[in-house]
Amino acid sequence: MALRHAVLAVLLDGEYSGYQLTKIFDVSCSNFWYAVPQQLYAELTKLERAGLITGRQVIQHDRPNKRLFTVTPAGLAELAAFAAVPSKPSSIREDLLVMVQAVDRLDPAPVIAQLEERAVIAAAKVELFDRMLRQLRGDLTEEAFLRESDRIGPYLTCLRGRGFEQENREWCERVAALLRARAPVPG
Amino acid sequence: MALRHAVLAVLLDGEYSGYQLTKIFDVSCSNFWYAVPQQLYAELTKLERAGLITGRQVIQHDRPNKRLFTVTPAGLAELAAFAAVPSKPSSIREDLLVMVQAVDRLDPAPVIAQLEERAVIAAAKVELFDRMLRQLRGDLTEEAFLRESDRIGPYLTCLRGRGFEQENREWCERVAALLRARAPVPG
DNA sequence: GAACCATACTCAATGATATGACTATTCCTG
DNA sequence: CAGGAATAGTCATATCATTGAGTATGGTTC
Repeated sequence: MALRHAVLAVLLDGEYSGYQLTKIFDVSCSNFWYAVPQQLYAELTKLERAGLITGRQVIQHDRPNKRLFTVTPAGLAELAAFAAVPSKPSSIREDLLVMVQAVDRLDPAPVIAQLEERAVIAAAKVELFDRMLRQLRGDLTEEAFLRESDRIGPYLTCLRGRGFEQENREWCERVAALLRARAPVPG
Repeated sequence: MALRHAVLAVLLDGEYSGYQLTKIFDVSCSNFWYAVPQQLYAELTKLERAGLITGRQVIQHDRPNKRLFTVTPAGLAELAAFAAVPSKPSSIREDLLVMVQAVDRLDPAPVIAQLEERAVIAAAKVELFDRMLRQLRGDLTEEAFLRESDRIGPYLTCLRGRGFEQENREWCERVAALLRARAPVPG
């Protein structure tokens, strides 16, 4: 029941179409939730039927028409209710960690390769988050922005995403180097 | 298809019953996967039918009988195949982050309360992981253990779990303090 | 000796998520 | 003008995960 609230939280920033949402859930929102387009469109339909968002048709001549959605007061109330009930912590759920858990009994080469590749991906995400953070705070310092802005939620979740990826990167690099040192692999 | 591999990876450490697995997935394994008992029992049944593990009945007189499972050569091959195909990175999926994303438009009090509670939980997990790490490496230093031991997989995943929770804790504390400073809440 | 907890495991139902294939339109490139 | 990318969205299905309730045994505690 939480994709619903993730969609509502993102729609607080303004009107978006389903297609735009898929883009947001691919990048900026990916620091706290991910969903494929089909899920998002389905969720938007449900949310509208429940009266938590409203859509309005926008006729476009240069490309297919679209529908833009906004959160209704009922939707905001739903979010408030969601925020009021204690949430359960979620843990990491990562295939790569399963492989590392078993690495002593397997050929380490493919695991090392994946760790190194993942470190690069994580580093790229850190940079992406850094760019997003800079853009969000404009020319204010982080401290000033967090004190004065009236829209810090996205910045804060972005900070968490950055921290996660940074930690991820460091761990991947360390483990890859370590496994490489233990069992030197050609190539 | 990854719970299957998580179970196989844990069973590499020795014979376990379904019940014991539920305990392991509650604590030590929770740094990279989580599952409820029903999932685990169902998965064990499937794995046995697929010939990837074998079970043997153990008659007990002081408590209900149990079945202990071990990974077969086919199971090890399945794990090797799993480790050979590139895995997709998974992102955070956390209700609490959804709330923070929306916090500018909500009453911050319950969100702050949850952040502070979560920081305490994360700190407790860090300590738990520290104890597990100490136990795994015995009286060796971390460096020596990682160089010499022939079973470092669980240690490495535990390190990742620790890093995640530490990062989580720092973020929760920082965000809670920040939100408190912005909108002083009584109580 | 009644209540409760730990061990050991199962069934059923629902909800969430992932995968793949599909329909349209328009713009840009070669 | 053919092909591909970007926009905008839909349908169907299969698997995964979560929730809740149950069964059964034996040990411990009040």
